[in-house]
Amino acid sequence: MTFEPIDSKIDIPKLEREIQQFWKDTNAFEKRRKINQGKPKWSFIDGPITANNPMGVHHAWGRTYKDLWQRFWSMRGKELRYQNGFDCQGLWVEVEVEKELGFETKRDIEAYGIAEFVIKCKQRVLNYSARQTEQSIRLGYWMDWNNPDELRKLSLAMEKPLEQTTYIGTNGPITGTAEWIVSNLGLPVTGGSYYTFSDENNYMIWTALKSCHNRGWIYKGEDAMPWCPRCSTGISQHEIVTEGYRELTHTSVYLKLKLVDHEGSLLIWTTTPWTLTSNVAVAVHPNLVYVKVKYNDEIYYLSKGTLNSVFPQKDGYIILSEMLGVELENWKYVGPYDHFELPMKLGVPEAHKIILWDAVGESEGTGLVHIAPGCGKEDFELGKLYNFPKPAPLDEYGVIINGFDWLSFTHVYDSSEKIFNDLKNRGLLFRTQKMLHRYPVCWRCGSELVFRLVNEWFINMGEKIDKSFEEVTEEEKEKNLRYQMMDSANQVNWIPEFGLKRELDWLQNMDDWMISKKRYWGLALPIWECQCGWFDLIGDEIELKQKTIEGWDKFTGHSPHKPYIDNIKIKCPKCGSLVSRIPDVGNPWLDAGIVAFSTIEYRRDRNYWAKWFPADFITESFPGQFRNWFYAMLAMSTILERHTPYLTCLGHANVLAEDGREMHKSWGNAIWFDDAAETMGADIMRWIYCISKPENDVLFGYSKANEVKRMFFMTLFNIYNFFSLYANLDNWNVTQKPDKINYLDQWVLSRLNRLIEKTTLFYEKYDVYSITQNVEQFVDVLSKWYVRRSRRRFWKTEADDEKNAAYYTLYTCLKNIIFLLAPITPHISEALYQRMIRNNELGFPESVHHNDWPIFDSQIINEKLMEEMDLAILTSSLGRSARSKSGIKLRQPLKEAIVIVQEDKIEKLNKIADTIKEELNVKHLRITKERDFLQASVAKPMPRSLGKKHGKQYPKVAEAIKELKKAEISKLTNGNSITIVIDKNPVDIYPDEVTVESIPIKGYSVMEDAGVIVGINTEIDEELGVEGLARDIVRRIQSLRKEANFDINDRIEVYYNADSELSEVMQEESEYIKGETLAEKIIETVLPKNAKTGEYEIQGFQLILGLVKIQ
RNA sequence: GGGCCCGUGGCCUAGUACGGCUAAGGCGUCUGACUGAUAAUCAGAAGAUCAAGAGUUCAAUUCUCUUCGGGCCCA
Repeated sequence: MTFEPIDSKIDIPKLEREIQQFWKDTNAFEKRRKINQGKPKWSFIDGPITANNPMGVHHAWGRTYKDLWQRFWSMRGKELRYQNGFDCQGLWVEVEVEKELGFETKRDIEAYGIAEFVIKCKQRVLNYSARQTEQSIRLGYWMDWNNPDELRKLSLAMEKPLEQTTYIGTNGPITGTAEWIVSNLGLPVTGGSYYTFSDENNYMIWTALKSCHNRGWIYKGEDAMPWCPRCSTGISQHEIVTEGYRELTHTSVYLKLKLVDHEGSLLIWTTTPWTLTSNVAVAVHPNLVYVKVKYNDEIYYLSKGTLNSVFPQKDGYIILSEMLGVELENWKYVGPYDHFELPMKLGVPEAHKIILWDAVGESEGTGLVHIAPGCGKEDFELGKLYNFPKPAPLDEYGVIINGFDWLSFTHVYDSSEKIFNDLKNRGLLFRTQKMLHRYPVCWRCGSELVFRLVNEWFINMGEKIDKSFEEVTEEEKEKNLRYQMMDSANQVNWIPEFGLKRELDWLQNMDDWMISKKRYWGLALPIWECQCGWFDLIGDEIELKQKTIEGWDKFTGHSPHKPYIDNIKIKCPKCGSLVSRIPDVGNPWLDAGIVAFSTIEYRRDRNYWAKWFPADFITESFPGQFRNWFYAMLAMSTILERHTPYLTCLGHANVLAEDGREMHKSWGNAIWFDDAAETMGADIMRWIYCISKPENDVLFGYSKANEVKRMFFMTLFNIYNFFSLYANLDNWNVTQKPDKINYLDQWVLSRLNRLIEKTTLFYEKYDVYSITQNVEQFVDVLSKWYVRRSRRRFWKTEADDEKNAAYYTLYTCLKNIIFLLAPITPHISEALYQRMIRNNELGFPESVHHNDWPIFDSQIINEKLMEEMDLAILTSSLGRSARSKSGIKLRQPLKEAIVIVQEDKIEKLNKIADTIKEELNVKHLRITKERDFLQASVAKPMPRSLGKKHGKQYPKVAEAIKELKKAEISKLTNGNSITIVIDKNPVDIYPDEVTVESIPIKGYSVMEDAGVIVGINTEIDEELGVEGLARDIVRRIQSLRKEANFDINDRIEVYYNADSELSEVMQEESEYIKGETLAEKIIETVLPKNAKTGEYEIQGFQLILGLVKIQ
């Protein structure tokens, strides 16, 4: 039996690759699954990762969490599903495929063919899911992974989607058309990751939407929406808010609108000149002050507060009069483009007037706000209120439509200059001004968004009721999804806690959920809309087939995606016409939101579903997810079951570079996942994430990795290597159980069991930060106290029970640390497990991950013992400080240390006196409560008790206590109360109301902390001097042994020449020196030729040494 | 404009739910020690008016308010 050491220059990535090979060779994952089959479940549902690019280091954070809790619960004996998810549909994939194919607009896609384009999207998803699978495996993430090569083969097979092919899934081979296999990935039959493009996922969404429709929650709405002219699609509220803004410079324009019944012009301002084509009204704030000014012989109206920004030169104008906004109401004016055909047709010129609006401000513009109901959200709302016409000038590509004269067929991006010139020519231009502002852009392609009047489909979220959540009645909730979702949100254990507030805040405020998108690759919204206005939703493939009256032959054999699904026609029950599906696809968050149903057989096997629903745990990066995945999951589940789909939701923050900035390729601070894994190692990466609090951003990088490696892992490896070095030397094995263990062993085992207890609890509470904190602390104290204090026991030549106890104890500690770490650092734990446990102890399974979770033994936890040892550690540390302060090195033995403590600690210290003596290298230890040995005493008040008791008098009481004399202090330290006089009133002071501190006396070096005082007698007499020299000599011999590369148990002969003082020491202390250095003889003579020699100076004396190994 | 989170030595973080003695740890810097775990270990020092101001209190890093700064979310 051997305990194979770990190379101190360890290459962690290499070690991890070896471990992964080992897992693969031994089917370690499959075996773990099998062990837990049929046991109680622990349900995890994976938030799908977008399979559109390689994964980054930021994904590794969440995936570390996902893996570690699955591993933990698995070791706790729970059955798990281990299903990863890929998010497949939506604009993000389309945009990348468009880039691949060099497309500019939607027209290119139409020309290329939608069927072919959709295949390209599926292929891209398959390829990147293969790539991400490989990367996840490299992270050590145990899931029911598809074979990446099979996924790539399937992607290739999609070149001919209707040909038969065979795919090897995780449950064995499947044969069918490529299209069919792809549509059924992730089902129980095929196994492996779920794909949101699967038929099951799509039809499940149909079912959920149908359920909404049955309650009347689906409607078509007209609204002015942010629109991307490049992608030719609306951008929903969910998408625009964070990612969607950029600082951009635009030319804004001030222009004049001639008044009809009054002299002069209104001065208005806009940053989007194209909207002037559709101006209908001008809004003013009723309570703002407006002015009529004369400037360059013209009359203008604007608000008083904007004068300085409109006239930056601050003069040249004369204020003729002032008025409130409300006085301007209903004034008529002439619009800038009333002569264009379309506005004229819609009756825009007749509609122009000034309206009142509370939202008008003066921070920019003129205080007169140009309103175009077809070109802005608030404008649209106002338009509805006043029943204005709503000209909408843009088509889906952002081109100005027919009916706008010379502006027609101009792209919105090219329209500004033309409009400025025209306004100038017609004398309407006041001036233009460049300005920098936050402007919404498309979160996918970066194009500037415009507002378009469009028809989109929505889920009605329910009225925002004007009362607190608690006051909303059950009847009100019944027809209100918003409040039902709040109920669901309240069922969740949110970590961090503020997650609930965030989610409720979003639910409180969000508008109806826009679910349609005018694109190609995505969920086919199951809405069939007749020209007569009737529409219906189809709930699944069975209903689809039932209602189809035309086009089934062209659809069958294909997934329910565009273009094939669009062949299906149904009959309108109202007018009898043939009805087509709306051309729109669905919002991708529907896809991810349904997985708590689609992936666990809601439609096929309700018992299976009930077993795994709701998920015990989900975790994702929280920025964005309160309005995205967390939200979409809650929405779908509330619609279908009126219950939360997850019980605990752990959110984590962002990964930043070490410089505290976001990682950006162009800033040179980005780290790619593959590089990180192969440079620092996956386990180091995982540890970095696990020592961070989830709610804080992580600063991720290589110097952090080095710190983590050195501070934690090297310490752990060093402890193990220390153990293996001696255990191998002694041929120690685990069957050699000691009859009894000593005080130090008992202490460390008590600490160990406390660690197991706490760690288990923190795992159960999903608090990984506290887990790593506690483990790090334990490893530290194990190294710095237990191993250091026990070293001599391992060095002993003869094997005895004392030594056995040390091996046994250290082995037990290491073994349990390995188990506790296994979920977090699966590779390193496995490496240690194989070297230490699997090789040497019978009855342990093949992999560390096949073990049960360790159970702590409360019998072994000994509070008193731990307190005693804490005291010893503290006392030793103070003693070393005191020595260090006096400048006497630790190697020099000293006569005495005095420890002063309160009476109750004396007994504890007596038990550990030997330890402290050794630590401090002193001959005697005096433990006492009498301060006079070291110090003069001073009493100090304890504010916690005295403050409450005496209130305002406290400062005076405190002052009096500080003045107390020795006799009174010793009364107190002996446990008696005293009486002092404050303002002529007697006040009783009790012993527990003061602490007594002290000032050192001469001849001692003193340190004090937490009620313990340690003093070191700094006097060195001759005898001590000799001992000190002897220890110096021993140290020189030891280092020379090392230089000579002698084995630690080689016996030697020592030859030397030295000054007489040292020579004396050599003789006097020869027994001690021999014992320490394994020397048989010590001889003062000429050094033999074969000796390893060294020259030293010790305290000013010369010493020449020569060592010879005895063969 | 509203909501949420945050501001602690040069840098990164803990502590703050329940106010109380000298504000804890790591990195970095400097000094010293140790030497049979050694490209390891230990000890010590310097370095923080706990963002600023006000309030409550005998007492505020901690509670309240205001301001400033950063982040997130929503208008």
